[in-house]
Amino acid sequence: MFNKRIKIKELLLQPAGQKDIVVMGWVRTFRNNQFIALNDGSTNTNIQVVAPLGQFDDELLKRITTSASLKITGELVSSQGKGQSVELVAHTIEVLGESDAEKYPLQPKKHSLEFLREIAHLRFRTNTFGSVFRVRHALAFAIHQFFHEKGFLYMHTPIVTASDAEGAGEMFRVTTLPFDNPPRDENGAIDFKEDFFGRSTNLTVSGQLEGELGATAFGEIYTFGPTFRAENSNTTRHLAEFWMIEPEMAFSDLEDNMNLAESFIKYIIGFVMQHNMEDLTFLDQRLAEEEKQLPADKRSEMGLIDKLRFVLDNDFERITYTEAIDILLNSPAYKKKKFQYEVKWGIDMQSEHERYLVEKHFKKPVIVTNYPKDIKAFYMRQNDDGKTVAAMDILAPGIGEIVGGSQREERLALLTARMKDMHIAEEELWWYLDTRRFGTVPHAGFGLGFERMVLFVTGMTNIRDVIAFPRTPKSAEF
RNA sequence: UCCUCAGUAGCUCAGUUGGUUAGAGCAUCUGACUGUUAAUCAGAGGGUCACUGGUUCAAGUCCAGUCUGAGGAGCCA
Repeated sequence: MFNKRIKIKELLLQPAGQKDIVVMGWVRTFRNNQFIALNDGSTNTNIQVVAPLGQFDDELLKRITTSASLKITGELVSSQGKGQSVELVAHTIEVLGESDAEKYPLQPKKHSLEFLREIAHLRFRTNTFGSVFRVRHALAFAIHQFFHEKGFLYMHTPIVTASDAEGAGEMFRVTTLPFDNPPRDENGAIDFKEDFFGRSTNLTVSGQLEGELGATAFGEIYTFGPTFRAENSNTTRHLAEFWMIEPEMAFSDLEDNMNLAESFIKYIIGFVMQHNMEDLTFLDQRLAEEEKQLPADKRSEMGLIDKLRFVLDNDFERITYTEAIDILLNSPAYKKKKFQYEVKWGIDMQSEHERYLVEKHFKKPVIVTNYPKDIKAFYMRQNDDGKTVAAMDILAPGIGEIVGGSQREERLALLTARMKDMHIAEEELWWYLDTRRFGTVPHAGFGLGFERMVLFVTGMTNIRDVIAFPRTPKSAEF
């Protein structure tokens, strides 16, 4: 067996004096022809490997360059240097893979995030991306653990779908038809009956409708999978391919939904605070450094860890859409005409409005409920006032909308009437409507954009830096 | 998709009213030193100034278009 190594994260916790230690990793720096900072991705802290002078020949030492991969055997001893408590005195050094220093793009210096995005295949070897992706992993794990503990069933909804009824955004078409000469019907339109699935199909924009089918049998389900939007969005908050979490609960109303979302967000943040404090501390310092470059009024009031702790310790503010509009209308910003867009009941709130509520007025996450029905999706449950639906959005500081959800319309007559208003064909969604025909129940759910959550927790500011290989307009390298 | 800004060495950037052979720091290489923490010191190499076209005696610099990137907006998660 080749691998009997100890991971560096674990090794650093061991007492000095142990012999025959095996570590493997990649060289971060090689100082003074003697000191190798070795990293294996288990933690940002490197193990200092000491190659005593005269014990290794120059030919070998020359091959120890930045990002060369090494297998070291040696003895763990107390360090004579100040930067670390223990270090590994090497008995053998094996270069597993060389790294040509003239060609290797990552240098022992600070790089811009824009540059690192161009070498996304190597950026995991930096401290920032090491921390970001370990936190991302921890969040994903915590999500499964949260729902599992609550008895939710993890449901895999399809990636390829024929339904476009949700209207969540532009879709990527999935087809095997030839581009140059596709089959045509008698009207000259492309004949999708000839396509692979015998119909027009797309990549999913949401697993919600299928999720509701699961919830109305299992009670509680959640999905956690990739989602695709072909919107030409060029922002720090949008991806063409992103991961979404969509829980759906039978026998639940809007308040149950809000309670679930809030406890969910707190749980996964708490999990990361408990398990990834070293990475969070690094990211906290990174953010503080970054913000030193900004003018004083653009800096965050709280550091990253303080912000996360604050979210954990405080209830989210819960207001209705109508109250939100009132707050905006009575705000100093409105009176001073600071808003670019009009504020009145019925508008779809703009980023500037949401930012004001979250960052200026409440200074914490805000749940806005009961939006006007005309600006929301067909499946949301109509309230008794005839004007609003039982929707809820959670707005987070610095990110904006992080959760969108609602109680679903379970009353068949009301649902079909709404579909008719919005020109959605019933035949297309016969299977969805069946849940309302056979044992319908009050139910609710929400969608949470995973990368936006990772942004919030890591303090990163561009969504392209929290997914391994971002897909955005004009960009699908790697 | 719209608005704004940017593209000069491997990276981060400077480059004046258009004017001789385009610079710096870091990185890399060579040498020195050897308990260093992004080691230090000395020296060297390294450029299609994003691309295409135009104006001009002369363009990194001015103009037009294209491409790419960033920030903001819209759309949304």
